[in-house]
Amino acid sequence: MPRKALYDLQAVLTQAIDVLLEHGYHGAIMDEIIARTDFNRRGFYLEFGSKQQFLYQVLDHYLHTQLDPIVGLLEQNQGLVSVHDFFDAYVRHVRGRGCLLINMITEMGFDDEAVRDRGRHYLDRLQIAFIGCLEKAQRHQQVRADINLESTALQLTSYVQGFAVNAVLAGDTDELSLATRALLGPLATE
Amino acid sequence: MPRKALYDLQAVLTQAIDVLLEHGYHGAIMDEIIARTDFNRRGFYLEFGSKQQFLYQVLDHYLHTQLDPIVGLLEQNQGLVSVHDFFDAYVRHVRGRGCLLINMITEMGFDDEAVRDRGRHYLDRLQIAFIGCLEKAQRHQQVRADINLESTALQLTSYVQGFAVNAVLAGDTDELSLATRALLGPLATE
DNA sequence: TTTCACTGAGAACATATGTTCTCTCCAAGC
DNA sequence: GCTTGGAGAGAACATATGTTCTCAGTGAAA
Repeated sequence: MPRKALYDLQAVLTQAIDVLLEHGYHGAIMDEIIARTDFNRRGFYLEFGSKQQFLYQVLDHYLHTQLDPIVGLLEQNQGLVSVHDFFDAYVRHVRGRGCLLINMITEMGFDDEAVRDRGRHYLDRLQIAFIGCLEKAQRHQQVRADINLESTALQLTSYVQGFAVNAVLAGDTDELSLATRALLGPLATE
Repeated sequence: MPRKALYDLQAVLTQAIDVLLEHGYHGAIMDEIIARTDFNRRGFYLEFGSKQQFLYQVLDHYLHTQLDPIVGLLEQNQGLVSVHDFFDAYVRHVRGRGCLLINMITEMGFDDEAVRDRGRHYLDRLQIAFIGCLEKAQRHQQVRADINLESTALQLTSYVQGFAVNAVLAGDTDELSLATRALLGPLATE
């Protein structure tokens, strides 16, 4: 029997996230991807077939292991508390590195439908989760009754993307945490 | 005497914006840049020296001709009216194509200090302009007295970046206009 | 211990791509 | 009209980069 592969696919995908975050898709060259993952060229093409397919798998791995748990906080659907929890976790996550999904959307959204689809799906999910939390918060008089739920949710969704961009430029994210409070404050009941 | 150059530098830079918006920096190859601008290879390297220097000039041209006029609306400093004017113009601007500066920041912000600097400068300018408008609005009782100006301004700044990302995914931007109203509504005095 | 299917490392390859060079042609001055 | 310095188009070049191939080495099974 042959020896079995030494690399751990999950670990490789996780390591690749950093390379793609730093240099983008086209800027991340195979040599660096190979060098910075517990991987080798042969295994790479046996496993993924191409750099593009590799991207999709990294992206899905990223969504599943890193974004899902954070969005999951929002889907706890505990009203304003969930919204706060979500933003806290998200700010911590994008701190100093941004969001891989957002980066891929802005870099290749025009050319790559698969990336665009994942982006739309993610934004839809955020939007729906925000609406759920805001509904519950409104029922419990945590937020003003006169706000439009859908618009406010879309606003929060935009805000999340803005964080991802700012995080690339801002070393620390303390000010982003402050901004979160400013965002949610005016929504609250007096 | 030789004949003089036929190309119009300003026009070339403007045409290049679209190419870079569509494919990003690394994704935009010289062949397409040459083909889609009133330009030729020789003139290109005589004028810019390299693709990277070219990017900086396109970026500055973009900032000067497209973003400046929009941020200028905010710097009119007419309180909430200016904020509304700004968002209207910005939403129209990013509609279906996004923002070149934001795209460059997310694609190469980690590697390119010059891009990062331009991004920071732009965000600072937005932040200051928002603060100015909010101050004035507060003095005129257009917005609640209990909001923190800096945090709210930072929140609006983040929101702007979020627009740029959403615009890549969302074909139409009507819903973004709606969200803006929802954003500014809760800030207003009762 | 021997076998051998498969791994890992990197050489090799083909193509893509940023950059430079060549050559023809034009238009302003004589 | 002739000259000529620079423009325009694209061939040519060198390198970068995604992909494939080769081959020695390894570890489980017999």
